[in-house]
Amino acid sequence: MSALDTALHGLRTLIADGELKPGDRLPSEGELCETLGVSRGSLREGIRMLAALGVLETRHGSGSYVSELRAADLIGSLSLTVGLLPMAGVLELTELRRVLEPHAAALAAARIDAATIEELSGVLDEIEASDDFELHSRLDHAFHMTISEVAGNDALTSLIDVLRSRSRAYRIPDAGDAAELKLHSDAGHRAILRGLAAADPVAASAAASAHVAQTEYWVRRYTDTDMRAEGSSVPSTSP
Amino acid sequence: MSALDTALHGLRTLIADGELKPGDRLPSEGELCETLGVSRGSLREGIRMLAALGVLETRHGSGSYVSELRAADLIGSLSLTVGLLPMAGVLELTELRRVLEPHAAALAAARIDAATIEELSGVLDEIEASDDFELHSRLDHAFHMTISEVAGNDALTSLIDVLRSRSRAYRIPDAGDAAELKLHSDAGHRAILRGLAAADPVAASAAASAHVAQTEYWVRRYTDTDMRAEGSSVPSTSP
DNA sequence: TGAAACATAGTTGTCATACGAATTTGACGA
DNA sequence: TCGTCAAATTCGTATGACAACTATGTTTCA
Repeated sequence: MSALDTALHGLRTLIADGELKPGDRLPSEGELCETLGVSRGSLREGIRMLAALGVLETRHGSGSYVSELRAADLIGSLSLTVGLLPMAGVLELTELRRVLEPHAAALAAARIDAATIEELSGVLDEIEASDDFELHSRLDHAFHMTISEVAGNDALTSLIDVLRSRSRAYRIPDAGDAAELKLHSDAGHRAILRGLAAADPVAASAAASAHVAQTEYWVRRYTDTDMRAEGSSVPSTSP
Repeated sequence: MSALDTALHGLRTLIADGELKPGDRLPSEGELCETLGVSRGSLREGIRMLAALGVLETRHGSGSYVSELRAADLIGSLSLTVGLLPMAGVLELTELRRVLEPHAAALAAARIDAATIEELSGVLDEIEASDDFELHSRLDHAFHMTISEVAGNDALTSLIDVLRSRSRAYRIPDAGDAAELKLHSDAGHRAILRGLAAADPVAASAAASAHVAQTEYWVRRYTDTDMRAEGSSVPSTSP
């Protein structure tokens, strides 16, 4: 077993066995090196791997800590990588959205309150009045994330966030297409909101499903076309 | 910007910009150090982070390579960490299963062929005849994974695999409870298979939904009880 | 007494060097 | 043509050193 595996397994075992609980501070790197019998470099590589997966957090000068180990955070660690997926992979993810977003909408319809409906309506007003792609994209994201949050499952919200972050990064190059997309998108948003306002899970779910299906249509349409990513940096889970 | 961030961002940019494509070999560590202006230690920590997330693969003596960047693989990287989630998180994940598994069952019902139905029926025969927990668990997993694979979305399969891997790791301590669980579980499996054999997506979906709901019931029932994980090692995605 | 400034010890961040382990490559010879 | 072996290349690991940052306790001043 390699030194890195030893370090990784040792750290993981400490947490799995409950010797280290969420929020706990790990022993110093020096101590861990002696305990696990590996060099500091190998130990640090192991720590970094668990940090990348959202299990550990390191603070310079202070120490490494076990994260809260929330499902949403672990899922959120994917946000670093989905931005690297080729288009073929994006289609697979869109199909997941096609299941998850309607589910979230249905749950939200059963839980949403009047104040949140007002807030969402205001967001849609802004979206419809906006011509700026950047602003539109941000508000669109806020709209869907709010619905997801109302649904009440943080892991679901985080997963939807990760999946959406990819489709969001593309801009429709053709102006006419973009206008058409926005027209349908605005109508789709209103349909979802109507379902939520009516506390009708089926209507909200159906509207959300249609909305994602529309996105999927555009993704497919431009899959074999020259599209440019909006940038290499993928928005993180926590805004 | 710290040296690690420099390395991480540099590597990520190389892939995001298309200078490195899936399957490509990275420049040697020495070259990358010079290119990015960081020490070898920092560079390796960055490489390890991306490796943990399923973006890079390193082969001793040969080099580091960009992975195939399949959505399923990136999702599969979560399997290392879901095993560390506390019970509260498992419930969140079970709710996700409650959406995803019925979806997979519905898709499978529309695509499955006679040979696969036969195969699944054989698996259920084995399950029903088995008293061994370990064997039962493995066959149960094979049953559900086969359905998911028939559904035809690798990302969906991988996600279901990750989510299931956690619930799978627990053993019902009370013998009576375990027998009751198995009874209902067997019936649930048959119901799913009937839906698949009838090429009836609605029936298959409903049966899968009920099946997960049953799992959720047992998870909740034992959430505040003394349960022991079957082991610290979580089964990986690729057997 | 209280609080601000400081000094100190402890911890992570980074770098440089060296050598072992595995793979790859090319030359050599049958 | 093929197998064998040696050299070169590359990753794996260990060690030492110092910088950067944090936390803590102490001193000093108002």
